[in-house]
Amino acid sequence: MVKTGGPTRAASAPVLDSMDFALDRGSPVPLYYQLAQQLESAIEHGVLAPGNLLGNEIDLSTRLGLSRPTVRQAIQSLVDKGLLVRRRGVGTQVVHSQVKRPLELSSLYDDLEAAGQGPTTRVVRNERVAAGADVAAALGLAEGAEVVVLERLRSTHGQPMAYLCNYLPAALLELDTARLEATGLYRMMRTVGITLHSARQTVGARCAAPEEAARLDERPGAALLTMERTAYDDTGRAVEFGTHIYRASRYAFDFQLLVRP
Amino acid sequence: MVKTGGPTRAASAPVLDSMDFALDRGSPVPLYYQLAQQLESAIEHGVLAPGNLLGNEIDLSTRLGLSRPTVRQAIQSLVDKGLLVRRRGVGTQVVHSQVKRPLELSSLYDDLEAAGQGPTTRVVRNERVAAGADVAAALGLAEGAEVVVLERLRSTHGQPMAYLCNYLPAALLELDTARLEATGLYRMMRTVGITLHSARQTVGARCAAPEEAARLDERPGAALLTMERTAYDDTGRAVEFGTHIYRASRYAFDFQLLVRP
DNA sequence: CAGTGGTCTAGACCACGGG
DNA sequence: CCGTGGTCTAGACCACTGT
Repeated sequence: MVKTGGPTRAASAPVLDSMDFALDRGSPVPLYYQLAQQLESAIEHGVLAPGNLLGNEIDLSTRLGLSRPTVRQAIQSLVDKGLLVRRRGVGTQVVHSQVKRPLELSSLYDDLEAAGQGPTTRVVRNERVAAGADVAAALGLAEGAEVVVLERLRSTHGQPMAYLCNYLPAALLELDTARLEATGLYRMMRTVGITLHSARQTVGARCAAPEEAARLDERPGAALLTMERTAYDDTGRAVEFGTHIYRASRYAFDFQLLVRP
Repeated sequence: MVKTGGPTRAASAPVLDSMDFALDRGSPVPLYYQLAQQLESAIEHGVLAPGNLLGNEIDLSTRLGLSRPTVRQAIQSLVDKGLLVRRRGVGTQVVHSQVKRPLELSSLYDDLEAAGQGPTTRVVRNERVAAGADVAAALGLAEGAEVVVLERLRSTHGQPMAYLCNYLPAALLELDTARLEATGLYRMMRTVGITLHSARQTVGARCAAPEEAARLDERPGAALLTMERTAYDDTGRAVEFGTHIYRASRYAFDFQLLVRP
């Protein structure tokens, strides 16, 4: 009862018709997620080229043996990532290039990922102190509460690139210096069961004071990129407050953002 | 402020039980969206305080006369905004403060919204030129293609704050100088039917060259915040390439980001 | 153990866009 | 007009969390 007949091969014949997907119902991985991953991979490898239509959801779901909501969930997740665009009366198509690698969002990740990989990190300071007014306010603690202050110099190719100063509630976790240099701060938090939820960032610039310049091997007055961040876990606790400075001659924030309708 | 007896409310008494929602099935506004808006408003006004549980989805749906998926869709949209957190076996609760005003994402919006509101914008240059190599590459055009170059000085309180230089494909839209100063670039695009989809940004810093300093009323060598952006519409066309410089003494990017699991 | 969210199904009608 | 995605329903079972 294949009523659909042969879909007339219009200019934009759904490439998806000839694709096959391997869905494993025994897997603990959700079906919608399996489908989303395979679609994403197909897009990434060029099997689904920019502008290609995906074909309507009904056909897709019957062909895959899934319900329509499940297929929609998979597609929606890729729309949220910016890889697909849906239009009523038209269809779902692969976004016209340029998105590819989302780069994730801004510097939270390059801190998170880069730690312990390419760059070198040297812990300059790692001790418990009483929180000053600004730090206490940022972390939502009482002034004078015990916090860990952490200063790190991050370098690449033997050249200093950034000077990171962070404050954390002392009760949060144990900060072993050796592990910090090898593993990175956010990874250490995650292993202790802290799941990051959101962060508030301010990015600015200023000229290097003599002391800062010396630390970063710059000349005094050189342009520095500054970043102040407070990160919160999923219970709403502030888990980190940081003041970072980057050599503008060697570093810039690079990120992509999606416009939500 | 009316206090509710104890400082901490019992977690097992969902505040939501006593709330009523006005859902209009005749409205063109989707039910899940109506619910989401009213929940968000309740959170914003403190009716739902941080840490409060929302009560389970089944009860909620029967009490509202909605199906569970519809209620889930409403809740999910707020989870995506970072206002709610869901945990299996626990429940859905309001995130512990600090998120409140999402501020949207970074400068795309303050450009977008601020235009035509508080700040003053003076169009310094608005003409058609042949695209240079860099501009052509950024916009995906052939070198020498006709583009509109736009230079604007943005001020607040009578003081210059930023110098914005933008390039747009000439065929895209008509750029009336008077309207530009009153309405803003992105709003003009939207009225012509261009829907922004994504943008790629690079934020850096440098010291002001004499010419730049003069334009911004800064001293030469002062720190400047720089931003380079290419914006794309939902078909993947590059619709704008811009190089902006901000006085670091008067401006910083301030944004919030959510960590996706 | 009981209760929660996470996933999935098989239908339905509506609103919009294009020919 | 037809086909598309957008919304909605009323169930179901599973996986995880806490006691």
